[in-house]
Amino acid sequence: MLDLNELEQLITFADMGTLSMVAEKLHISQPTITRTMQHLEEVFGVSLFVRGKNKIMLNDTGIKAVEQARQLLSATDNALKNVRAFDKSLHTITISSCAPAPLWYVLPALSSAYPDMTIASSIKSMPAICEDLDSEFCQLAILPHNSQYGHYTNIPFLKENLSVCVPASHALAKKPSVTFSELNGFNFLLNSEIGFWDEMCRVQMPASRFLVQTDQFEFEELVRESSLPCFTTNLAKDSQNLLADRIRIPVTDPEANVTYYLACHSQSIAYADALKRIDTNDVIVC
Amino acid sequence: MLDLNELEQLITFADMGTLSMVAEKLHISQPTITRTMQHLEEVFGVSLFVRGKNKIMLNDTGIKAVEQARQLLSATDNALKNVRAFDKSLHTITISSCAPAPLWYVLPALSSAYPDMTIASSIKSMPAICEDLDSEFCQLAILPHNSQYGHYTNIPFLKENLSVCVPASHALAKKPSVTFSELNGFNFLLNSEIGFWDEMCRVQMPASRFLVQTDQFEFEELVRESSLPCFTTNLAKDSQNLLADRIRIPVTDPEANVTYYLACHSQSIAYADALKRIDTNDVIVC
DNA sequence: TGATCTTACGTTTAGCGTAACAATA
DNA sequence: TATTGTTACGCTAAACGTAAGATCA
Repeated sequence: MLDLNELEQLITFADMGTLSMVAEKLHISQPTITRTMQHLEEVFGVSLFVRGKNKIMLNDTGIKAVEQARQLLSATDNALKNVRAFDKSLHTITISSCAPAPLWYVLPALSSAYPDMTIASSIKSMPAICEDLDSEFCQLAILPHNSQYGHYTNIPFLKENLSVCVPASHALAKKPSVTFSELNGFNFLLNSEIGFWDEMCRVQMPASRFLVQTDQFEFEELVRESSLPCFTTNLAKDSQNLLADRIRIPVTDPEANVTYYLACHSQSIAYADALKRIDTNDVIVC
Repeated sequence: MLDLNELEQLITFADMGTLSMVAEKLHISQPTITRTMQHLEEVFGVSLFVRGKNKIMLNDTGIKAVEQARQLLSATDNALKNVRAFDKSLHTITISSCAPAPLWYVLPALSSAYPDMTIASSIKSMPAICEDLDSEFCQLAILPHNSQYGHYTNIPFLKENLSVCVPASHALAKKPSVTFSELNGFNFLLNSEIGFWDEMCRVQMPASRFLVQTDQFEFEELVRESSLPCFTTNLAKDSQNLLADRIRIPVTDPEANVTYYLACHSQSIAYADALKRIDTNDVIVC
């Protein structure tokens, strides 16, 4: 029967060109490679090489065999990945989200509903989330809109409304509400890891500069010590009462007021159902 | 690395249900199967079975693994076949024909043009010939019409015209030509192995019966000793002068006067070109 | 009690590496 | 002479089968 290790040696020979280099690359002795190539010819039942007294190269059939071997090895690789992914999907719920806020509600709800399951989440770009859904890498996806994409079940479950926070002395402080076009040109303090909001800010306010802070402490220090505007939302928690001294001005553009949708495959609807029961009164408006 | 023998044991277990039966079926000892299943779990890195003290069965992941294993084994099987077929195609020319007559001219021409090649031919039904072209089982196909099917090169190269042969005393003997509808209802002697002509006779003359003779000697004896009509064509050889005493009446229907086309893949055009040079004067009109 | 799966143990064999050889550039 | 591929030889490790043990119907 065909041996995948032998096929790998064959492929390596096609890539390297000499048996010695195969031996070196795969950390096995060179005579072993000779024997493997002879054995492969036995197994295929056809000759794969043209041999000189001290040289060997693939013939046309050999080239065909290498092509088939490559396909085969990649197929076995996929088979392994598929089985592992399937197994993982049985004991872990994987969530890909476009923003952090929904996860603050989703993760606790899921771990109390499924205490035996591992919950894995990550914040990704929209295309990456769609790939995750397609490949079934994730069972749940959180998108800032109803995904017309694919045949996934879509459930609206949270709204997030953006406000800008400025010191009382700021030029904008007296406005009851603002739009992105009014904000465009001001420079802002921004947290990192805010998902799709980051790109949205850059698109909606192309004339602005954004001072992205990776460290949370440094971000908070800058909010306290500078008069640079920053953002918050109805879902954000302000445990430090950081924004107590600032004025919150709602941003009225539709893009700034998003409804998050939960997307999932039909076989994962149970997870999404568990999330419908989230008590939206838990949402801390700050 | 994954071992295809182990995967085969896994599949056999899925089919049989107990390790003992796997051992029996594959002619290996039962403890070996136990070890293989344990090893497969190691390789996949996930558990594939639910085990009782003296029973074992696939879990959900195991079922998934079996599904992947089946795909993989069939893929390796295909890979082997592909390589062997490719190798064969390098030293043999395989021809699938809808009728025997074209082969009488094609086979000698090819073996003189390609003396180092093995020439293999067979007479098949039209759908089988199309499959042979698609799977590249054959390099050349002979069809009784221009194949609009696929992107194959088509070359017309021989015409075959059907005549009916009757004794001088036969009711039809005085007609200069006939049509299938005039022949319909008479019973005929027929050779076996005449390809698509067999089906055509049955379709065009549904009221007739056909006495198909497998043995050539018996066929000839019946032609001599009976007054049953039989068929011949411009391509048929009558070395015994069997039909000397009979009247040949051309069948005028277009279906009875076919042009054979050679179909081949682009990479096999050289073979078809060699056949263009067939001297059509060799065609013995009898 | 017979069937099933697992573990333990001893043997075999098949695969590997070292070494020697042949041929080329 | 250095590099490459093949063959020969001896050893080791891995895989197998037998036997024994445990559990269930």
